[in-house]
Amino acid sequence: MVTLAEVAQHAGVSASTVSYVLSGKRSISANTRQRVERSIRELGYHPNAGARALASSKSNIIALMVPLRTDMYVPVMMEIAIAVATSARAHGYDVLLLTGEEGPDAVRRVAGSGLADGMILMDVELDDERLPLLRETDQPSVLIGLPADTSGLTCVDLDFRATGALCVEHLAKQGHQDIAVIGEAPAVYERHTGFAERTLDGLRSRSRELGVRLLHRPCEGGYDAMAVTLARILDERPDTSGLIVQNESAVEPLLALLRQQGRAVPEDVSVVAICPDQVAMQASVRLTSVAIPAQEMGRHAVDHLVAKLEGRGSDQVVLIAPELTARGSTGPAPSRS
Amino acid sequence: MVTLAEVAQHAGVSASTVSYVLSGKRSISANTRQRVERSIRELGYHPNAGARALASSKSNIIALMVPLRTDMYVPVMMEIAIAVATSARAHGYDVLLLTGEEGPDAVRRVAGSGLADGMILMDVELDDERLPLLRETDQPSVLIGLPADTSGLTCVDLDFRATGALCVEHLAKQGHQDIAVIGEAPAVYERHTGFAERTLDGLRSRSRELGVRLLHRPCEGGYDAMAVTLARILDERPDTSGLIVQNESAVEPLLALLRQQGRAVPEDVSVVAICPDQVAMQASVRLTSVAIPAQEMGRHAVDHLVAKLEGRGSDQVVLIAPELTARGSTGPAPSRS
DNA sequence: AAATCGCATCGAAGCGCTTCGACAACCTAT
DNA sequence: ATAGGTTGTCGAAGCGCTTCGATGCGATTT
Repeated sequence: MVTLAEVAQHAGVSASTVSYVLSGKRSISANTRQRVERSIRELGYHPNAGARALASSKSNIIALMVPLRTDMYVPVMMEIAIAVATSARAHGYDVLLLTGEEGPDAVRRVAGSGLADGMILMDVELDDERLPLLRETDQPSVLIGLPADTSGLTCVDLDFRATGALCVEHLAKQGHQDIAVIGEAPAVYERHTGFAERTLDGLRSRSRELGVRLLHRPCEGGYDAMAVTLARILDERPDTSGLIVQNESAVEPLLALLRQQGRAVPEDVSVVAICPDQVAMQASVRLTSVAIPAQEMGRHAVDHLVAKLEGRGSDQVVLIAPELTARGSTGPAPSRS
Repeated sequence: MVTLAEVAQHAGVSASTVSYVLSGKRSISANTRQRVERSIRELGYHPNAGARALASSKSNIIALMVPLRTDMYVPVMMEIAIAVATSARAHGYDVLLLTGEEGPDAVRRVAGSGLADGMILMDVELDDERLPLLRETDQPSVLIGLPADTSGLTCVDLDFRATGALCVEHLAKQGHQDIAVIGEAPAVYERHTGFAERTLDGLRSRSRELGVRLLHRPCEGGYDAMAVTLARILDERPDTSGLIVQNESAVEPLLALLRQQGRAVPEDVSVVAICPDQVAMQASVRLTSVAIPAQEMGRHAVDHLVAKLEGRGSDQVVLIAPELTARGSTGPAPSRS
């Protein structure tokens, strides 16, 4: 393994000079710089990460904590994770993958050992047990998701409240008066996951404002659960003409059921989904949808974390504005018979 | 930040003693050990990762290289990644997440900088460009997936050849004579991804042995592509009574189409899927399937890598035996009219 | 011509840990 | 009682890098 000292010797300069060439923290004559760079190339030198971390007390690593349970929103998580890894590299950072398994201990371990310079937490719950630790260790961090108390924290998330409002608006504008929301699994609401509640909030308040009737029903994924849920909705509100789905694994079952019951989309029923674009486009009907901007969230999280690490940037809540893409699944409400 | 020296002072011993308590590499009297452990707890000491890495030239980090493109098999990748992270922790290792983006350079960088002690590569192609580097840097590594030349490499994968054979057997045993395979997107075959070809190989040779007719058609995911593919299959082989699907995003569209065309599963058509159990169980019909044992693959990969890192373990190819779980989607072939 | 400045470079002191050799203190066996 | 072995602990030497202060040296100012 090639060391700094060997590069220095090869280039006929001192070790510190090589270091300064690498970091650019002091000016180096063009001549010397080139000689050093040439030696680095010829010897195939790579700075030793451990030594660097020790001497500079910076690891150039960002920890990413993903939820352990893989039952929810998996492709989105993956997309965020990859976006984080990619943007981190662009800033010269590597990403350490932590699972939720260790829980709060992971925060302590990473902060205490200097393994990472900062961390990004995904799937933050309203009252997350990792937050107190985060605050007291003053470990630079960014949350993806919104806890109840955001004071002293930097958070990135889709503006789910606006997302809910946007969905209702879109349907109301087309004359739909009875709208049903097919939501996440009941467990998601019981866990008080922020995004689900905020979406609901946006849905409700906007429909109140627009004078539209709104029915919300949680739904487990899968065909059977969807069948039950849909039946109940149509039983309770037979005039329902607009459906809003916020549950990836309910989308395809829903479409299959509607097809089976002879309800045409969008002629009889309009459907708006809150899901990744890929799901909306690959469904059996091109779905009008509000995308979950996974990439953007990952990128924002990294940008803000890096800003903090460099001393710029401050605590703030970044809500990404939702965008609704109209595809084939929504149209004017059918005239009441 | 608490250091070893501070712990030593607090416990009234030398730094090296504390180090030996931590590593267990020399015997320490019970008395001393307890005093040191108490000091560690009281001061909240965490060893500094960088210093440790520098002194021991081991980082206790495993690099995991996931494919950049997220278009394929995403939940499986995620599950593997999480299994890797979890089992790595159980062995005292952390996981560094690398995306395929950097390509072979990532191998060089990680190996050269001592950032990680070893690496796990996912989504290995038959003739992967990272392999030559891996061989020449003698970086301990484990591949998930099988390249064309496995010499000098340790690989973990599902035995896709046996998987293909198993699917055919299951259908043939129930009297199906005409079987169609709905495969991955054409691009997957063009890229010569090993698993797709090996599955096909197993499917073909076993159906030859059993005297069963087999038709293979690649298929993009989604409803429309599936519709076209299915139509072609039934046009070419109207007697097809068994379908084998190896494409997650074709599963639900296929079921929807069959339902729509009035073909009952399994009375008219039997369907076997090669997919994660979750997909098979959440589909609109409980699917007979061969699972992709993501967790097991991740765990195996880590176990073998750790064995290598500890000097045990050698180069070998580990093929995980497939298991077919019969659910509701397969039954006896309908009698020919 | 002397004093001042900025630039390019060097040497040395650590960063916090592991690990090796040394050395007391204590046990056995002779 | 003495040589030899254990066992438990310590001191010191690095691991490869960053960074601070010092230094030499031309260029600029007075």
